[in-house]
Amino acid sequence: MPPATVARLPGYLRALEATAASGAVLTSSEELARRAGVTSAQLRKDLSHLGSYGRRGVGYDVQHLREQITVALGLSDVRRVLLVGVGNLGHALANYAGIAERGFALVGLVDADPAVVGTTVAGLVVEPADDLAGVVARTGATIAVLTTPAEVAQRVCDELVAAGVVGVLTFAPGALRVPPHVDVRAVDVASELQILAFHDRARGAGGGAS
Amino acid sequence: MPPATVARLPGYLRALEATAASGAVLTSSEELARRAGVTSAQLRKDLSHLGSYGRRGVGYDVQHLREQITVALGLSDVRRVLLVGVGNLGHALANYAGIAERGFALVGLVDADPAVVGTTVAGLVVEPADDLAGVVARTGATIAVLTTPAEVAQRVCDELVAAGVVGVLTFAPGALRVPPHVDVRAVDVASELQILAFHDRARGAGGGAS
DNA sequence: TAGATTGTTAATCGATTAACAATC
DNA sequence: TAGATTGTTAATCGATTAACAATC
Repeated sequence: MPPATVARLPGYLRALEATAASGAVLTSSEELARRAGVTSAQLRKDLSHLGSYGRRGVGYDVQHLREQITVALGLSDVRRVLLVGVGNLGHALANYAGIAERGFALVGLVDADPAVVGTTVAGLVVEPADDLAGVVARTGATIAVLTTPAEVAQRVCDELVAAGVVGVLTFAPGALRVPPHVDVRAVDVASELQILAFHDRARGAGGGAS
Repeated sequence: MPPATVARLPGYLRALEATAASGAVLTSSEELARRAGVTSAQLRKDLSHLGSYGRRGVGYDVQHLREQITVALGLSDVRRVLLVGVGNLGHALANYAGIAERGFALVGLVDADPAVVGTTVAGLVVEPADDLAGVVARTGATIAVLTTPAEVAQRVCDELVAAGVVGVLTFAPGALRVPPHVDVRAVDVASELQILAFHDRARGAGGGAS
C-alpha cells in the first residue's frame, strides 16, 4: 500500500462517518471525494489498493467501506497510547476527545516535573519519567505521543523505543532518529506556519489594498 | 520552488540554528543533512533551488545560509497571526513560545464563548467571534490558526478568507474548502495516530513477546 | 597539487491524472 | 436496454537518488 494512500485513508474514514451521519446508505466516489477534499480519480485509485468492493454503476456501501478502511488501518483493535510531557500542549491533547473517538485508548501519562507527577489529568494519574520503561510495560502501549521540550525529545524517544513502542507522534521540533521498525510522525507548528509564510511572501507584506 | 522543498526548509533552518548554537561558522551538506534527518543529496538538491552559495570543497557559511533560507521563506518580515478558538488546544498554542521565536507575531485571539471573551491569554484579550472581520482588519493578520470545533471550522475559515487571510493552519479534522489564492495546512492528531496504527497493525496486536 | 565538497545531471522511482472499458 | 459509476490502464508529472564533473 503506497504511503501517500495510507496517509489519506483517515480522511476518507472521516468523510464516510459524515456521510453515515447524514443517513445515506450508499455513496459515490464523486461525493466522497468532495467531502474528503480530493479528486474522485484519486479516491478510486486509493480504494483500489484496498481491493475495495464498490459496485459499478451503483457506488459504495457506506458501512461496508467504513469497515474495510477500519480494518486496513489496523483500527479493529484498540491501540494503546502513552503521552509523555504533560505541559500545556500535552494537557490539551490528553483531554482531546478525538483520540478516543477515533479508536485509541490513552493508557498513560508521564512527566518529569515532580510538581506534575501524581496529579490527575484526563482521568489518569501522571507517572514519573524515570520509570518510562515500566509504564510502557504495564500499560502495553505501542504508540507514544511526545510533547516534551525539544531538548529531551530524542532521549525520551530512545527510551520509548527500547521499551517496545513502535510508533511515535512527536510535537517537538527537530528530527528524531529511530530504528527502521519504528514509525515517526512529526507535527511542528512553527514549521507549518513558516510554510504558510512562504506563500504569503509572494503576495506582498503590506496586507494589500482591497 | 518545489512544494516538497519548501516543506523541508523550516527543518533546515532549525538544523542551522542548532549548528550556529554549537559555535560552528561553516557546515557541510553531510552534517546539516544528518541534523535535519534527510540525505545529503536531498539537502544539496533542495538548496540548489535557492541558488545557494555554498563553496565547493569548503561547505556552507552557517549565518549566510540561515539568512538565505529566512529570506526564501518570507520570514524577513514578521507575519501577523490570529488564533481562532481559545479552548484547551488554542490556549496551549497561544502560549507556545516557538511561534514568536520563529518569526511570527500572535496579534489576536478570538472565541465564540462569552465566558472566554474578555479574558487575557498569553497577554492578549480574547475578542468575540462575531467581529472576526474587524479583528483581521485591525490586526492586519494574514495567517490564522484554527482551533475551533470541527462543526464551525469551514464557516470561520470562510469569514477569515473574506477578511483577507491568505494562510490557514487548521487543527480541526475535516477538509477545508478555500479559494486558490489561500493556502491551507492541516494538522489532524487523530489522523496521525491512525497512520501510525497502520504500521503497528503489521506487527501484531498483542504487544509482542520479547 | 591533492583532498574535499559542492551543484548539477541523468536515472529511477512513486504519485497523480485522465480516459475508458467493464459492469451494475 | 440506457445511464451511471466503478476499477484499471496508460500517460504525465514531480520527487528522490546516485554519480560525478566542477572547483575551492
